[in-house]
Amino acid sequence: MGSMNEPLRKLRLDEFIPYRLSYVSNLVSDAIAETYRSLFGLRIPEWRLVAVIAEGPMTQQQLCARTHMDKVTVSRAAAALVGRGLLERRANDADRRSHHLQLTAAGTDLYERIAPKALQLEAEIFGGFDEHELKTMERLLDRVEQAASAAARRQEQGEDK
Amino acid sequence: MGSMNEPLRKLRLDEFIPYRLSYVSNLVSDAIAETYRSLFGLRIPEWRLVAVIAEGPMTQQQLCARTHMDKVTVSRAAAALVGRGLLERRANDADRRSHHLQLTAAGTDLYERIAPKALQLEAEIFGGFDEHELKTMERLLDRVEQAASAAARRQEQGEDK
DNA sequence: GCGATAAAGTTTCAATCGTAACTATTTCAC
DNA sequence: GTGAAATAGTTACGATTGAAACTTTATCGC
Repeated sequence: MGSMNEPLRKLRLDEFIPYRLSYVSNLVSDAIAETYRSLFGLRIPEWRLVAVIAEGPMTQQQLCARTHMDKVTVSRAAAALVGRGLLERRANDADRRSHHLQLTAAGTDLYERIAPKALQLEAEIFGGFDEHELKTMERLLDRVEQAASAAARRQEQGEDK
Repeated sequence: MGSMNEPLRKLRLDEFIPYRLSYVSNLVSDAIAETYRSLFGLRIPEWRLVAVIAEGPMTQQQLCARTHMDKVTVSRAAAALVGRGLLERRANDADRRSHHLQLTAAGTDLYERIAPKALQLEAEIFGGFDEHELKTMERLLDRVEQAASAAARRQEQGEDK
């Protein structure tokens, strides 16, 4: 491919998919964050932790892997939840640097009120889609994830050292 | 619809679309931000301004509308670009509170180097998709935007005052 | 075992972002 | 015209976030 006929497509911000994706994603995040905040007093990282720990006790490390959040973010969210009595730390005999985090009774209770609300919110925002469209969306997100991770990895390597 | 058979679907974070959307969108944004930063020394808001102003001179107000960015963000990005000599302010005779912003020669030059790179990056990340999938993606984003904006508006109203 | 290196989590710090307060100008009611 | 309310843009401030440094415990080579 020569450099002759490249600029076939013009660049318009509102047709640039990365921009569209970022903008729409932020709209959704803001709407959801506001709901969690006002109804349950939770921030997004906190709610994510609750959602994942509801599946079973886990160390922060495992939470990092499951939520794709930074360990600092996880640390802060966990501290906040423990402080509010929603989460408790149990000694991890296999490794005393870490603890198993699990929901308290209050935490489980909260989770059971949050989960349906979360699914309802999702339905409100994505509800107009039929099964096929949703599947396409999920597949596309998976593939974009692959491609973007690859791009990021390429950058890390090519960059400095 | 009664409250009987609601929890048909279980909540799993990695199947929760708002989470997936946020995560993937951030991956893409980070990859792109890093490229703009390392190649052109621009942050995302700055590059967005350049992209839009390339279409013609404009006030910050109009930029806010076109980019969906906060006026503070636009103000800062514009100041940075003016400081780097990529943008210049021309008096707006119709309203002396604002200025018309336009690219300098250096700014136009930069734009012409950035635009193809941006499209190339987009192609790298979304390139595996066929025409039909891309169209579906765009349509879905449009509809999600509508739904999320509506949800946000609902919250603003229902909230306090 | 013992010292070096790595890993789990926390704390510190700097960057980024948006709300609120502020300045300057404009618009509108009268 | 004149004062009140609105608007364009900037500045100040608080919240959130991740990178880097740090502490504690584990692991690995010998």
